[in-house]
Amino acid sequence: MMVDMDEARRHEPRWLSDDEQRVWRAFREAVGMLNAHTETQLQHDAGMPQAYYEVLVELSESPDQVMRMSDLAVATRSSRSRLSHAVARMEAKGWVRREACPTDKRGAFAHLTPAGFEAIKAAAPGHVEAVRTAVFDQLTAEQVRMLGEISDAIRGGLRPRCPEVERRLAAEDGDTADGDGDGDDTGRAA
Amino acid sequence: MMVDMDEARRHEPRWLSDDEQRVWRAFREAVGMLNAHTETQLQHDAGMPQAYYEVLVELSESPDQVMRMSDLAVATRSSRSRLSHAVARMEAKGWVRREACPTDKRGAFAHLTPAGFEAIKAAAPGHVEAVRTAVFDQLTAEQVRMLGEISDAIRGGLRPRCPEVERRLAAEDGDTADGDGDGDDTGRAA
DNA sequence: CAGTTATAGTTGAGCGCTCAACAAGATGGC
DNA sequence: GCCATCTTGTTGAGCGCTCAACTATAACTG
Repeated sequence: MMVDMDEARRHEPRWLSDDEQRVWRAFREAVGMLNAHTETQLQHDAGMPQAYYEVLVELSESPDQVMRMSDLAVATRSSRSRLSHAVARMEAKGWVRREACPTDKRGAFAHLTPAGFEAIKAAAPGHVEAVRTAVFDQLTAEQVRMLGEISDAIRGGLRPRCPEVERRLAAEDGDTADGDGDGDDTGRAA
Repeated sequence: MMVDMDEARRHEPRWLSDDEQRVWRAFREAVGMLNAHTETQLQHDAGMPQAYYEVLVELSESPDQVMRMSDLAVATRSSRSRLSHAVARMEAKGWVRREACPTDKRGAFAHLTPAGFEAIKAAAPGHVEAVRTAVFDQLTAEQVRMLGEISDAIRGGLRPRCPEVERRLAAEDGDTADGDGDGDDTGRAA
C-alpha cells in the first residue's frame, strides 16, 4: 500500500522518447516563431495584436456585424474577462461599439463600426500574406492536409476547458469523492 | 477590373482558399488550446509560466547549469530584454543566480541553483504528462513524424528574425537606397 | 591612441492577459 | 411570490512581454 501510494501519487511520468522530444521542440519553436512573426506583422502594419484581429474577423463575418459578448468570447476562445478588456480598448479606438441588450438586461452586444471594418480591411492583406508565406508556401499539399488532421486531433483531445471549468472540476475532485450531485458547495467563492 | 487597380498596386493579396482557411483556423485553435492547456497546468502545479520552464530546462541541460545570458536568450528564442526580466524574477524566487563574467565585463552568467533544479524536477512530470496526453496520445506515429516535418518546414521558412534584426534590415534597406520594389507601399503608417 | 561602432545586459513605461471579486439580471424550486 | 443559484459582463491588481532608451564594455578604424 505504501509503495502504491507513492507510485500512484506521482502517477509515474511517461517521458517523451528522443523522437518525441525532437518533434515537440521543433513544434514549439515553429509555433513560437510563427506567432511572433504574425503578431509583429499585425502590430506593426495595422496597430493591433492578433487577438484583436480575430475579434474583428469574427464580428465582420457575423450577420449584422453584431454579436453578444458571450458568443464572441466563445468564438474567439477567450475568457469573458479578456474579451471585456479587449472590447473596451477597441471601443476606445472606435472599432467597436457596445450596446445593451433589451431582452436580457445583463447582456451586451458588440457592434463592428465602419472604422472597425476599415481597420480589418486594411489589415487583412498583409496578415494573409504573412500567413501564406510563412505556412502555406512552405508546405506541400499533403502536408497542409495532414496539418489540418493533426490540428483536429489535438483539438479533439482537449476538451474546451476554460479556467473556470478547470476550477470547478478541481473543486469537485478535492471535495472528497462523489460530488456527483453537481457543485453543492456555495462555490462561487472559489 | 477597376476594383483591382488598387490591389494590383499593392501586389494583390493571395487570399487563402477555403481549405487553407479551414486548416489555418483549426491550427490556430489547436495551438491556442494546447498553449492554454500547458500554460495553465504549469502555472497551477508548479507556479511558473511555460517561458520560465523552458529557461530552466535549457539551464539544466547545460554543462555546469550555467549559461551566458545571450546564449540563453537565443536558446529560448527570447529577446535579451525579456530574458533579463524573466531571470530577475526567477532570481527573486531563488531558482537562478546571476554572476558577472570575468573576461567580458559586460557579460553575465545565469546559474541554475539547487532550488531551481528542484523546481524543474518537480514540474517536469506533470508537464510531460500534459504534453503527452494532449499531443502524442492523440496522434498516430505517422502524424507525429509529419508534425516534425511540418514544423521544420515552417521553422525553415522563418528566418530567425528577432525584432532587432528586423529593424536593422529595415534600416539597411532605407540606408542603401537600393530598395527592392515592394518595400515602398507597405505603409508603416498606422 | 582617440573616435566610432557594435555588443551585453538592464530598465521603465505601457499593454494585454489572468485571476479573483463583484454587480446585477435571469432562472428554477417550492 | 421568495429564495438560492446560475449567468452575463465588468473591474482592479498583478504579471509577463514588447519597445525604446540607456549604461557600460569591447572591438574596429584610421
